Amino acid sequence: MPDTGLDWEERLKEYLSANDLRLTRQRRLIAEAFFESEGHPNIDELYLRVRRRAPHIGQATVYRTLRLLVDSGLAASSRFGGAATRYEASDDDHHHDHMICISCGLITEFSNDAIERLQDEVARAHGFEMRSHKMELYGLCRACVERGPATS
Amino acid sequence: MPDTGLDWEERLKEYLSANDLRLTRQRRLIAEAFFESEGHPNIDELYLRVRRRAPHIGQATVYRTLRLLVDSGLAASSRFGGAATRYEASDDDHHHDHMICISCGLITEFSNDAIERLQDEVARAHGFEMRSHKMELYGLCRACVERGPATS
DNA sequence: CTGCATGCAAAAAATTTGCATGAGG
DNA sequence: CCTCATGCAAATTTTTTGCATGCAG
Repeated sequence: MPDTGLDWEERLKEYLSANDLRLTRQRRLIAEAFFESEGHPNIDELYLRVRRRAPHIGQATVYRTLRLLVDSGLAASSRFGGAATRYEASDDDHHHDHMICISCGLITEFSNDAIERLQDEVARAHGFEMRSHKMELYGLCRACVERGPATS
Repeated sequence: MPDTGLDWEERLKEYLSANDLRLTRQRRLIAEAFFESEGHPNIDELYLRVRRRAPHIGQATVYRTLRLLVDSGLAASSRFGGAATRYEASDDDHHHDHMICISCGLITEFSNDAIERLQDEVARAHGFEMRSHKMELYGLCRACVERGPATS
């Protein structure tokens, strides 16, 4: 795996040309901001980040571009709790799920092949053709547990 | 199990009095409509249903009451895909998850103890104190698979 | 050049909140 | 009676859309 994690640009170009779409300055900037981001940014965070470099960009363009990234398979979206949609780069070969701390908001990723297999099995048993899935564990992260039943 | 599934009223009363809240006509009506409902109603559906019996009721009251039901543990909420929040009666002794058909919207429930156990295990391994979890499989239900790759 | 993309603002959709009035306990 | 609850409408929040103009190919 010689990859440094920077081939999203290639993949994006492929998707765009395959669909008669254009690689614009703002699409590149937004994608850049997205793939540079740690964690699970939401539209607001990406918008602010992109704006620093391109003050003229519109929020709608960020929404439109993130939808495009999701459609192309380069990004995945999730909504944790009731908050705004968050995005992350999708890793085709290794799906992962999330643990969300209900106290501090920390989002931790994990993956478990045994669970994945069981999910496939359950789906198959129902004649269901699974395309994707999503699993979220809510609770207290280690730090918040140790900090004890904090006064809210 | 002699229960006919009608003790929600008791449980609701308990929760209310324990929290200095009142059992109003509209709270009873909304809870009734909710527990009568099949499947996974959203606010709009509940609002329309309650309105038939109490034309004067406000949508905000439905929102407020459903939040109350969730807080009391009598109901659980989920957001499937990007749609409006849906609610269901919570079954304390048997958690279940959902399969959502991306073609026809059918929501099927399932539960799998092995998965639940693995979830606990994963959480524990991360020092995470799990309080609740949520798992959704997206894909095509049996009927939609059989119907074949419909022309959208 | 030609059509897709952008920016801006307005529109939608979902949910929450403020406030005067109503009604449980 | 006294407070909490309700109805209504306005406010919020998140996301989408319409349209004139811009720019990639």
